Amino acid sequence: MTRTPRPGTVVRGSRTGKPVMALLDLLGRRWALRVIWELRDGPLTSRALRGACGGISPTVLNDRTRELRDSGLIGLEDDGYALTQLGRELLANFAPLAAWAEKWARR
Amino acid sequence: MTRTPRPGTVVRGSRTGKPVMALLDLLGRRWALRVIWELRDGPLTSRALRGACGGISPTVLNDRTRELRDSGLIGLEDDGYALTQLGRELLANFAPLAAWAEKWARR
DNA sequence: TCCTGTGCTACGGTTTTAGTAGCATGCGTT
DNA sequence: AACGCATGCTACTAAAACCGTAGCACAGGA
Repeated sequence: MTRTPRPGTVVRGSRTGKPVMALLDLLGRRWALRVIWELRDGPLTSRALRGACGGISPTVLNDRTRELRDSGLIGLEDDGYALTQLGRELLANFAPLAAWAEKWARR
Repeated sequence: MTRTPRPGTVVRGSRTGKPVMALLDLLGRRWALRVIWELRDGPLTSRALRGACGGISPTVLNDRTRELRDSGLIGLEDDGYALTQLGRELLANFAPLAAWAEKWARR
């Protein structure tokens, strides 16, 4: 179990404390981007999220959800895991990703 | 050494072949996002890139650069590693990330 | 009470990443 | 030629992260 990267602290590959470095560490962990992506259309329960991620180990899923919760990107409500306002703003930057990937596939 | 995720093929967590899933697998590997990020201002030699990433293991750096080259996101020119046109288009989506991270740090 | 679904954990094995050292090649200088 | 130096890259061992199966503890409904 690893420490959740936080802005203003030393993270993997950077001791500057620059927020973007903490973000890149956080998002550069396996399944982190995918989890955010799968929550784009609304809340998912723990098990539904596991299914959506198609085979993720519950150990890792739990690590990621905890990190993302600690970071304020997602939250756990009555209807399951859901993006916070902050998380939705971050996802907005990734929204064009699917379109870009389609173009990428055609290269 | 792992297979480079490609659109149209089975990738980690998805057998649909959807391009965005291959992309999330590719970018979800350690240092992948960071490498792209560090190349944002221009080409870097292998060693300069290693320095920019602050302590990345050369083994992993080489794995990532190979994957990103295979994927057409970066290239190796006379002046070192550089984003391709495709890579720059992808990075454009991440450009707002630094600003978002600043806001995130203030939460 | 029994059944079901929830979030989550234990644990053993595999894969990935880390860290140090160094190789092979090319290039300019002496 | 012989040297120094920088390049991209690899070998090797150890540590960390991840996987996969099973199952726990709790809550709500029948």
